[in-house]
Amino acid sequence: MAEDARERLIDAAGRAFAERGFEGASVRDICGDAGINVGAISYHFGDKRSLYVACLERAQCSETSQTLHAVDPGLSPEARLHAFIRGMLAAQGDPGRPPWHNALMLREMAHPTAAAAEVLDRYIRPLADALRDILEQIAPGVSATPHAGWPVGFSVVAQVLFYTVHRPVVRLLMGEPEYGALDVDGLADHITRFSLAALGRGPAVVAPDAPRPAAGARGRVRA
Amino acid sequence: MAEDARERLIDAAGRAFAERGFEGASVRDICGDAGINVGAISYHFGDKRSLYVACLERAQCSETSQTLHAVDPGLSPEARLHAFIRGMLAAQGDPGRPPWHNALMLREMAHPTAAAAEVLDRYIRPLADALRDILEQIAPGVSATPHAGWPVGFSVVAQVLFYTVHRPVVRLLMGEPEYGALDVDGLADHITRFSLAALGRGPAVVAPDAPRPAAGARGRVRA
DNA sequence: TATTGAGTCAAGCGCTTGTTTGACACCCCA
DNA sequence: TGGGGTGTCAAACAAGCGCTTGACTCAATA
Repeated sequence: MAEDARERLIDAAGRAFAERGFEGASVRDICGDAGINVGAISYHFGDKRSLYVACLERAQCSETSQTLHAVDPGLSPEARLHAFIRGMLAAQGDPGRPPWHNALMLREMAHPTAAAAEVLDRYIRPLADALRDILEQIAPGVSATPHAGWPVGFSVVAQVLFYTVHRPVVRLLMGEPEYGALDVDGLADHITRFSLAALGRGPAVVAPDAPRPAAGARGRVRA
Repeated sequence: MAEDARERLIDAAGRAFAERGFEGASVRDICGDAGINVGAISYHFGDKRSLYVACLERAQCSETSQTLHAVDPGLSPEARLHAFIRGMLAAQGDPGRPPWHNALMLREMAHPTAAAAEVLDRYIRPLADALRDILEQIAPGVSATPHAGWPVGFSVVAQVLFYTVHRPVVRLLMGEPEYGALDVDGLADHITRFSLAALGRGPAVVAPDAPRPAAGARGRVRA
């Protein structure tokens, strides 16, 4: 029952922190949700912030491996990109893992606390390195594009993170029936196709049609 | 002095809400920052939440027009896409407007309160319509792609929003000297180029090189 | 059997929260 | 000159906050 209480505390706190933030979640709510007395937080973790750090560690522990293990080194670079994207998209919807893991990491990254730097090195950096590696294999020379190729990688992960961070907007914009038709596989396909086409290593997301009258600014877009 | 106090209250509250969220910002902090007694919130707005809504209205009022006015209808579709992207990117850095406007809207969209639906209709929807219009002109048929073409538009705005939502991660990942070299124009160029290439209406972000040995999964990426 | 330590609990600590109150200063108009 | 409305203020309110306390149960140990 001892370890069990600790686990239930982390789980309830993780859900609360991910949903309402550190300030918004009260220890009474958390303990009430876990069915445990408030004194347990002091006993097991010391204080509320230490409980928060414990949640963060729990989340990042299961998170990075989740995505990276989806990327089979034996696949082609294009297939590994697809697996990477699909892995990140699926991470939050995985029924085998609490959905707050992803949400808590995202919240920490968007509004960093003192624990952010360590989270980044242990959780984000390996993912970034893996993606940069994949992209360089798909399109050699991407690291030589401006800013060491970072913006290219950001353009890929941005598309993935958009659906987790701005999910409420997506739902409201698309409307319920259309939103409900979204699925992880379809989104992963779209993002992979969009990114490969941008890299010049795949077909465009829209079939080319009859050329329009030249507008003057093709390729050099600045107005 | 009356209107002045109200204005200072909205400005101080907007900054606080954008930075620390609704729960994280206390009325004492806000009033202290504004140099005004705490009773003023009750007097001018009724309660804290009404003050929050007032901040939201102030933000969205100046926000949508900011981006949309950057899009000159006389430009070519490609140039309008570039202007749209640059406008969104520049919105937060505009020295003529408080930087909390953008941050507050983003926070509301990522973690919606009761006011979210109205904000979306008045602020987000017009932007989404404008972008869909531009994309359809650049690549006719984009609305006919899966899910009414929404994912294509999302892939574009996702790249823009990434730099505002995950700015701390960008800084930590890239490192200080490289991060400091980022600028609005360079990012706008990159995102526009990336998106146009994905649409099949511009050159790839990486120059094509000698074809590699076929890996088997070109164009059909699912592993 | 007596003792120890882990774990849980209700109760309450001091403090901060959002909000209300009543007095005070000011300005406009009769 | 004398109200009445407007705006500001310090002070206090009840409620909720994070955290501590001391008594309690219970299994393991000697």
